Amino acid sequence: MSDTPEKLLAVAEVLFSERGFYGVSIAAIASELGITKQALLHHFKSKEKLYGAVLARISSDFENAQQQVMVDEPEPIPRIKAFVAHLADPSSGNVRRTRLLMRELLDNNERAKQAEHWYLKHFLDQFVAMVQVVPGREAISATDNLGLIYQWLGAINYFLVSIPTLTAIMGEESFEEMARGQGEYLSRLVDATLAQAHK
Amino acid sequence: MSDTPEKLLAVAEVLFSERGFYGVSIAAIASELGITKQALLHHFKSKEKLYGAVLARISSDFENAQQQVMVDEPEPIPRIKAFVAHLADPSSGNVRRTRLLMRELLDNNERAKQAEHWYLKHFLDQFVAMVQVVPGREAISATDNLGLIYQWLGAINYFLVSIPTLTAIMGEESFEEMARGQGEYLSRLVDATLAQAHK
DNA sequence: AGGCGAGCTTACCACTTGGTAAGTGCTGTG
DNA sequence: CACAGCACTTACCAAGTGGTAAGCTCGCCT
Repeated sequence: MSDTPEKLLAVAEVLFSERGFYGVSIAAIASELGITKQALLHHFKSKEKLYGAVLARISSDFENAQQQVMVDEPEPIPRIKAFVAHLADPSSGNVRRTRLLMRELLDNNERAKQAEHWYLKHFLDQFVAMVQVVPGREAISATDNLGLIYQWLGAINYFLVSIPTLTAIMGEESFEEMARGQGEYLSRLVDATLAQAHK
Repeated sequence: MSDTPEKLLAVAEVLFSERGFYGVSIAAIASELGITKQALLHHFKSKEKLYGAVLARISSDFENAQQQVMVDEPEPIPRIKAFVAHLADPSSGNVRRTRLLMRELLDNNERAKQAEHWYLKHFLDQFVAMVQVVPGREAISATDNLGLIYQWLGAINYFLVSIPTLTAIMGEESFEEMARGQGEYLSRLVDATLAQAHK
């Protein structure tokens, strides 16, 4: 036996993403892993802590991707577009994590009410900084830039979590057509919203 | 006692919206209403049916609002803007329902897998029709127009469900500033994305 | 050799879950 | 008056929940 902690977190991530925190029991996760519930509780002392570890892994991956794009793309606008494209990539892993984070967004004012410093704050701050170096936007307030970013994140994330539903109601082929257009649309969305500020 | 079914559904809507389907027990709903769990089960034969009734109420309200705007605003673009503004209205009721629907979006490929005809299909079809009568968009495929609508819905809904989190991390005043900008942003977003098609 | 902690297991716990069964009182209506 | 049906109650259930306690086995270090 003796799975690596990585393996445990990966499986937990899948299940939490599909059914949510309350929808998954630690027994279900353990069974999926082929271990007993108590073996799992041995590694992560409680369900909350396990869930927290999953969140931490995701947020650190996000920040790594962010640092990567800072290095790879020195130009502000292409950098933003590359990062947006990365976030919008409908690979299964990305979809899964987006689902999980959106669930967290819905639950957290309930469960983590006492709000330990928020795990995605740094991600957002970095994102705002990326926008603020665009020529013509230096003078715009962080708040306004955050508003812009929320439009992008909304468009991206909402689409990603809607994929199963859209496939179901539109059919496979029709959905593929729509998905192909989405990348192009997003690029134009970034252009259009950034351009507004110049005026 | 003898609460009206309306009252029961209203309370259930609040709780389902805050904690999700799996996060709320029928006992919790009943207790909130001051009745026993079995009294609640007497009216709605199961938890699933109660939840279904809540969804049905919401979707019918949505369609009513849609019909209303069709009558009130004969011009295509102002009509779309009015409807978008209606959807984005951050009144508590609207926020609550958006939360619930977003939870449903995340859960439904799990729970309602056999997919009885989807309860928001009609809403989306109507919305596509609203866009398709815009001058210059008649020739655009329904699929492409749906892609556009998803960008709007994403921007709107993601912002609405993020309100508690944003308030927590930014503080009340800063958030208010951001929220004020959001209406204007959305109007511009509609303009910008619609305009792209003209080219 | 002895001890120690990591990684597990079995047993058990109190509590909550959605749901059934059976009955009680009230309010019509024939 | 009888009786049907509605709204509701008490009593109960099997299954599942997160979590504790205690023990067992193994490799490692002194």
